[in-house]
Amino acid sequence: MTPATPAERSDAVRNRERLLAAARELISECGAEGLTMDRLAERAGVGKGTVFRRFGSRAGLMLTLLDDSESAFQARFLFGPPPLGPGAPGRERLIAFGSERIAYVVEFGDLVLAAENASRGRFDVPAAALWHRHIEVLLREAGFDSDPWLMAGSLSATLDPERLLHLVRDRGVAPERLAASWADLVTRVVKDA
Amino acid sequence: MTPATPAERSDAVRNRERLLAAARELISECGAEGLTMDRLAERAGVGKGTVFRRFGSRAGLMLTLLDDSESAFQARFLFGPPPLGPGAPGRERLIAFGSERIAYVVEFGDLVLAAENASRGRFDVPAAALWHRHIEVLLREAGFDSDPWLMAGSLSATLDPERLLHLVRDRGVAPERLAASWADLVTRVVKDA
DNA sequence: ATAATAAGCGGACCGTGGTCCGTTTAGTCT
DNA sequence: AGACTAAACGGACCACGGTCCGCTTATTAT
Repeated sequence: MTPATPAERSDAVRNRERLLAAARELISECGAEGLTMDRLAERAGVGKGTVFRRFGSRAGLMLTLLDDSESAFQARFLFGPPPLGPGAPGRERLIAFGSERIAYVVEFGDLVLAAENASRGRFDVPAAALWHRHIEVLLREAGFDSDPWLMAGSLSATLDPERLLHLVRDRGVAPERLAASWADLVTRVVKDA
Repeated sequence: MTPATPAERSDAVRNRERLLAAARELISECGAEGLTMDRLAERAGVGKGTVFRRFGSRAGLMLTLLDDSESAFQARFLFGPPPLGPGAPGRERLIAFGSERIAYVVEFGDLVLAAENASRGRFDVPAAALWHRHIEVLLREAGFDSDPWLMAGSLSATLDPERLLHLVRDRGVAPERLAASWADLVTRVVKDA
């Protein structure tokens, strides 16, 4: 039987691991801004073309680096315990989603930022589509009926990493305050109907 | 008497005008994406250094290009007739502000987009600070009392040009629908208190 | 073992925004 | 008019993300 994905060549696997290791090294040494594709290639002992073949772009690399934590986050709000996961009312889950997302963005700051500049639009990143859909579903569940899709987009925009990090880092706003404002916003949006 | 700004040299003035003219030409020929700093310099018959001396960056140039329409917009919501200008209740003015801003972004699409990438943060652009403050004031006027500053920021985020243009251009969402959703959002946020 | 083949590889190359610094020149002072 | 000076100029230069294409190599079939 031939697998749908025709099996990855062993050198490719090896190089991918080298690259990811080198990337994490570089980031812990110089921060995410300090990671350039040339340096990464050099550090990993690999040609530059290989880097792009693996990850497509710098943003793609960052996405890969975030993949584990992103999956964990998704698992928590899709299947985890309430109030983030299923079991709590929509409104509570929305509020919890916001604070968790804020915490996530603050924790992985530069990485998230660097992952944002996906070549054609940051809205087509699968993860973003998932959050959007999640918010939309919760809005409906909370009884929000007028254009929930667009409203979900507006609420998402509110959680834009660049904005959140600007507030936290350059303006000294505490994450808890952001979470409180998000909760306030959600409460008002969802209030009676 | 010596003016505070020690008077601009005549060649500088001449070059600025050449550059702006060339920029508008280039944009009308190739669109905003087609305007590169090298091409602009060449077209204007000027060194590249001069371009950067004048405008600081590509974003700065775009900002300059938008300056007239931006000022006009500001004048309208600061001093113009209601419901956009003073005279109408806060809630109405907020709603009007949103639709006008949406229309503005749709009209000047690429230019606005290109102006967004100001070197350090798009939040320090003076114009952005003004909109933010304007929204904050209107929120307060409409009786919104819990952290109006942060809420103003959240509402602003909702009007992010990249998002708006993505919806309109790539998703075929009508500007009127965006305006309606904004009105809905504002109404709920401001509702009783 | 050998040959065939497609995946993988590397690094020269490109266009871009942005910087630097030696040279030119407009405006002023005598 | 001539000299002086600070502003303005120009374009070589840099770092970066991304592309391209001829060469290498792991894998599979014989």
